[in-house]
Amino acid sequence: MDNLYKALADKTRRKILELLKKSDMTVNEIGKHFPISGASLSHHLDILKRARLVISEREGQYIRYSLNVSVFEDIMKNIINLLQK
Amino acid sequence: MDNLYKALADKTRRKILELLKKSDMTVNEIGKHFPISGASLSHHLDILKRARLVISEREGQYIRYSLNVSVFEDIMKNIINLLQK
DNA sequence: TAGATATTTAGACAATTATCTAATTGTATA
DNA sequence: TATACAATTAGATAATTGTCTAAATATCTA
Repeated sequence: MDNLYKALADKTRRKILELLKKSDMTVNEIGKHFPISGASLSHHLDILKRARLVISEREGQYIRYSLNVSVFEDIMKNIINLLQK
Repeated sequence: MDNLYKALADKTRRKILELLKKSDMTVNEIGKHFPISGASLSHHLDILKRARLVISEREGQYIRYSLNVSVFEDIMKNIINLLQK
């Protein structure tokens, strides 16, 4: 859970998730929406991947990222759990 | 939203929320559960307060903290929103 | 196979965050 | 009012995190 909350704690990463919910994207396509280097972007994607919030799949020369919807369920459960006695 | 996610990104703070869900507590009572100084604890409580995750109320010599349940609803909505197209 | 493009990895640096001790503020009570 | 206890604030330091450039790896195509 720690990885998950840490991954969500950054604005850029949340914006990446927002983009990916609309459609899967390659790193390059994602990068067009941010004023950061490819290396930094790659680093953010790595954090999202470790948190299992996204899935990556190579497609020839490109790597395509998509949301891993199932993990969002885990977050929701955890937040609900923060409230239940 | 940024404050909120940042507040949740720390293990100690999530544990504080876990404690408060069971019952309201004074700073001293909360502190008994953590191996950190009162000053650090106060800092964490401040972050939780700014994120509106907790509410503080002075009771004479003590300050009593409690969960602000309504904000959890906001988080849930935001997470659901990360999924909706 | 060589050159081009896509992405990641390595290593350095700057910004942010968590922690500490010491000092301060607020309240209770002897 | 003086002392004790509760909590916060100030200022310093160490750890973590986000960013960069340069180098490495993977794939495609001429």
